[in-house]
Amino acid sequence: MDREFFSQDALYVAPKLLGAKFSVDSAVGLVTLRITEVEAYMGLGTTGPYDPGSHSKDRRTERNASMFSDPAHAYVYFSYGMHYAINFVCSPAGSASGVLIRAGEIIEGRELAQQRRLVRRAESTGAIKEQQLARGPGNVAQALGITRVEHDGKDLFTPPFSLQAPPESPAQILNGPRVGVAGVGGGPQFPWRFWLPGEPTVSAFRRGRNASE
DNA sequence: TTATCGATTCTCT
DNA sequence: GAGAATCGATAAA
Repeated sequence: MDREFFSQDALYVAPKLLGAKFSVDSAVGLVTLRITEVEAYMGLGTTGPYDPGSHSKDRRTERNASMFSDPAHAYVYFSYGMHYAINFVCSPAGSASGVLIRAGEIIEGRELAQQRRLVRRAESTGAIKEQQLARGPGNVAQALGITRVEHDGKDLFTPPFSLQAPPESPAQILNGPRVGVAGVGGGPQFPWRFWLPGEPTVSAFRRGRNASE
């Protein structure tokens, strides 16, 4: 798994990221995530069909600029007024596609991830279950300490990031409609969510608002 | 166990 | 000014 790998489109890259290890270092310590759930988003200049769910479906804007930059970089965006989410940028520079990291298992730096999660839960008592530390895109970013200012546009193979290929290819990969995507982009025409079966860290299936179409 | 709904701020039209 | 690639609490079954 190297820079070259990410010059493919997100649809090709996404399932191959399952089981990969992604680390983020910081002043307070290192957290490593084993990826168990991802989603592919295609965009301008890629080989895929028009993707109505993608931030880069129509044009380059200030927000999605890093999706159009070199592959193997991070695209961090802010969502719903309270969450960050991180994508791995795919496709050659000038074209845009990305893989949203939806969930994973924290295999290093559990305590730090735990602390970061608890900060936001003002009145929560007790620890967060291990399998829930990085379940959902917002929580992944939270556990890894990802922010737009610090990490958007950064190279995935250069500190504070590091990325390792899966030790072995997974026995089975499942796929289905994307979660939380409005309109047809969240429907069965775009079964671009990929996950590892039997992983407790993968979020239970939740229908998108208009996923029934 | 599964579904519904409120919170909260950024980006683009 | 609308709506969003969401989360977590609470309600219902």
